[in-house]
Amino acid sequence: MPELPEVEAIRRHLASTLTNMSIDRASVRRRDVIRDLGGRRRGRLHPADLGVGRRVEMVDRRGKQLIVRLEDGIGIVIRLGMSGRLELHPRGSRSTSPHRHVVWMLRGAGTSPETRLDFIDPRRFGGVHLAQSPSDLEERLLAGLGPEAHTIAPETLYDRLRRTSRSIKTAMLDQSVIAGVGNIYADEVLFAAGVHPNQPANTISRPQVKRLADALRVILQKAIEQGGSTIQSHTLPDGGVGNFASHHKVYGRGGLPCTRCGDSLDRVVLGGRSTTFCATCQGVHPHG
DNA sequence: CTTGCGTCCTGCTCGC
DNA sequence: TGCGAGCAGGACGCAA
Repeated sequence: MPELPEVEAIRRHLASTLTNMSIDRASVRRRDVIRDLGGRRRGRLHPADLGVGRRVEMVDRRGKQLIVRLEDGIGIVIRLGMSGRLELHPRGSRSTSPHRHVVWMLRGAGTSPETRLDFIDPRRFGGVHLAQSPSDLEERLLAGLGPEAHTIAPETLYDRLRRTSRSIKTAMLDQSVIAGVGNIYADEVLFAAGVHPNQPANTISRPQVKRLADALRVILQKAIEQGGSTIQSHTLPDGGVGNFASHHKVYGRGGLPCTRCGDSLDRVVLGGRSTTFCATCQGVHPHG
């Protein structure tokens, strides 16, 4: 569910709290959210797999994935899927969610109180992946991801879009092309760049690519600063909500007037995903 | 190899 | 008020 800005906002919260804390213990309430690095649901589980006994060195993000880096090159990768979220609570506080699948207890140096990290995911499209070594992490999980969407250079984006004849929207949602864009920001970026979502990626012109790369940088960065877009279940680990949804120009606005020209926004299904755009401002395949 | 479609899940909203 | 249909921020597996 969350896209790059939401995951980045979550990462910042987790990093400020969890860095240098040690994992005292962990428990798994639903085994099927634990995945191997290929994404398959995992059978057996050893406590060390969840980082028990190790210190958190940093919390990273790659695309939509969170990476809790522990001592000895071990990493826990968390994908939130459509409905996943992470919550931080003081030890002992009650949780009301029936979908709390993984729980970690962490403690800082000395006698500091324990903090609890909950992984909650009603639909269970998300999951917790376990990497036993840096090579596991890089070669099998993070490989195959394209460049970060908010910092990609126009020339790099151009080269990558040349490789596929799929629609530009489908290509932007493909994490191996660029990493971090989901359905909200794909529509927002295409609108800002004035590009029709159905235009084949390999026909996107250099001026269009420049506008797309600019829009990716500006929109994603702004959304990060606003704490992401809260549509339904996106919340930050402290319970706060993101404020970027009020800036959406097209997502969720099908049938409403375009903020730029006033014409009614179109809503279609493209690649199985709801797609909203302005046929006037994002005219058909303008190639430039 | 690439591409498009079905599937995995629960919860919420809307119309009857 | 209840009930079913439709929809949801993602990404994998599979068949053509």
